[in-house]
Amino acid sequence: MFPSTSNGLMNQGLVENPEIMATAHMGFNLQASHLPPLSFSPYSLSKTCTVGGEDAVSCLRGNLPSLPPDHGDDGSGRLGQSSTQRSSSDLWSRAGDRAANGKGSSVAAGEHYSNNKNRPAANNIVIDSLSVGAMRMKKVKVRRKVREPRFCFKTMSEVDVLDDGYKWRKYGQKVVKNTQHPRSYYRCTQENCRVKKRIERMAEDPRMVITTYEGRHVHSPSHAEEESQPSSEVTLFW
DNA sequence: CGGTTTTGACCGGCGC
DNA sequence: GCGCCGGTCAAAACCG
Repeated sequence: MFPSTSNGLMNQGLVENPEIMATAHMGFNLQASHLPPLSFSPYSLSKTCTVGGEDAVSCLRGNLPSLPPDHGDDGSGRLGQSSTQRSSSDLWSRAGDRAANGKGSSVAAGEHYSNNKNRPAANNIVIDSLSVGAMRMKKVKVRRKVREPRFCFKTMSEVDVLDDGYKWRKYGQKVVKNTQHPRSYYRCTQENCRVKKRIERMAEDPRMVITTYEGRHVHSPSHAEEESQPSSEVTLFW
């Protein structure tokens, strides 16, 4: 039941490396509606993008220059935690901004995310570096739990859960400060695979879905064969 | 009946 | 030290 899509390309910590993030302030837009293969199937990509100088497409295809496999962000803060380091454009800062007021912790009721059954209707994927940039490590002395590589992108879509070929199980939902839309937390159902993803809608533009993947799959997409693209396609799962 | 979703509680990091 | 907040847990509800 989880159609999710995009062949997991993103997951693999494409942009996770803090260094890269720091320098490659990308915020690129993928546009290539004619790019069949990239298993971003339902979407059309638009424009090219660069990640640290690399063509986005190639990046998506796995040509990203050596990204240290598991670089987690050692010692660094978690996404959106350090206000001092976040740039104003930082996605996470927007989403998780600590402005004040209320404890926003509980989950809002009524919102039904998770409908994996529907396929995204659409369009425009925007890989956002900002968010990534936000993940820069803080210079903290205390070494914290190692984080898995993360990669996030925005998608203009009516549905929240994109079909990336993997099966996901929702394990939490939470309303983050200053946002009207709750953030949903998913984990890959595959045993031994610890990949997680978060899905939320942009506060400024509810039509945009922000998906953040964390970790790398240790298996191939569950239904890659059936749903996925035409041959030549790169079955990306890194 | 097994797997998934919902949702309140809990945990731990961080800023003040 | 305390409170805030994001992330996770887990029991109950739900669904096919």
